[in-house]
Amino acid sequence: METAGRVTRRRVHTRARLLDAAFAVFAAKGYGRVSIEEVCEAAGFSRGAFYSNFATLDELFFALYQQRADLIADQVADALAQDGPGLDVPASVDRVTEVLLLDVDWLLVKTDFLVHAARHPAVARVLLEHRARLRQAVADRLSRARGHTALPAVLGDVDGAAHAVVAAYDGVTTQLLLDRDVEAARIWLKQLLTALLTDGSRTPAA
Amino acid sequence: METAGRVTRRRVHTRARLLDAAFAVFAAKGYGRVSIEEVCEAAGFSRGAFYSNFATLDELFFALYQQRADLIADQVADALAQDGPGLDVPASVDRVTEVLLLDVDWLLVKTDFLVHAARHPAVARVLLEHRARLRQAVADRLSRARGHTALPAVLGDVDGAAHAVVAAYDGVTTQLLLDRDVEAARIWLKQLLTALLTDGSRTPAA
DNA sequence: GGCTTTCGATACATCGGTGTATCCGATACA
DNA sequence: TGTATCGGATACACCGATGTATCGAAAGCC
Repeated sequence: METAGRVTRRRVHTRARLLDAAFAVFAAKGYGRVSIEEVCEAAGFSRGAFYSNFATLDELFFALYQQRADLIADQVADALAQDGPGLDVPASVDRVTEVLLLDVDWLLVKTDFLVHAARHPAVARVLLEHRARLRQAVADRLSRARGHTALPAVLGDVDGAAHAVVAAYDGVTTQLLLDRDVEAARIWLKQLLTALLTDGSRTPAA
Repeated sequence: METAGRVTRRRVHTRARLLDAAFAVFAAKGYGRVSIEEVCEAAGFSRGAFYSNFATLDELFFALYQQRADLIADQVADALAQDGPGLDVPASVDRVTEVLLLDVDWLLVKTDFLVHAARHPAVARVLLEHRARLRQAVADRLSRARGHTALPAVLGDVDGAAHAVVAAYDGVTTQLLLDRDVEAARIWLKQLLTALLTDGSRTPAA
């Protein structure tokens, strides 16, 4: 049962509000330009509330990332699992693309977190695991599709293809952060993914 | 002639040293966790020197990025121009890959700059232009290779292919920032690029 | 409903960074 | 070499943020 303290309801609430406020503020100003006080103010709390729930801003940031990342991961898993065993990949691509490139604010925070992780090995490990899980989900989906749709190609095995999918996503994200054109990013990501996952010989529409 | 003040030599020196120090400090701690004072200390100067050369830390960061980015851009252009008109793309890929994934510190600073630009439209525009220039160089190189090597494929025109190349680079960079494995990244980038630029039907070695 | 525990607010001491104003030494030019 | 100008150092006043210690009030438990 852990150290199941006595009170909970209030605490849970304020923690949640702090996380939400942090998301907004981080998205707007960028982690690293945000003070504890700003987060508290945005959440409508005093700094006392913060220190009661978190030891440091890093800790809050980490919690925030985990919360949101898990949420997205679930959505992606849903999108991948949605159609039956081994139906068309393009449909999956579409659905996943919708989920992944939905919220620019999240991309901003996520990139902040990447930059943060890049300088903190312990954090990096966690992020790498998240990514590995996602990649695995993609790989599973791809292997289910084998034989039904055109196989990948030059990337080696299914795992390599999954790696490529993630890389494409990251690449498109980078551009999106700069031009803020979500629709263009979606189209472009779909195009990239089909290019990667489809045999070059059977070039589609265009 | 501009407002060609009177003194220059000393000034140029200190400016350069400030930029170098800033690079080191930014790479180590991340822009946003760095104070003006830290940069000055690392450069062996007082804050007076800083304010004499730059108005704000943003300004220095911008100058730093431009300096290094231009340098890299030149190197890439060289690598692309190196072999005669329209020889093998794989060789170019190799050379460019070596140049682009050389220095993790630079990738760290560059990503910091990306994150910074993502929240400052004016800066974003400049970064987008840099990227457009690079992309154009790639496109030129690709169009020179047309007919000699296997054409791209499903990506549309040469310009689309260039876009894909940049996206692949960005994607690989993201992973590299987390695992710090430069060699793996190089290999992986080459693989991705050949997958993108080579007709799927003529799968190479593997 | 009283009692206890916990949560969050308030107040305080402190620190580090900022920006500016001023001064002195260095440097270019005659 | 003298001198006017420039570049960087020093000193100062000023926040803004941090973390802690203390207090009052809300929430759970009986």
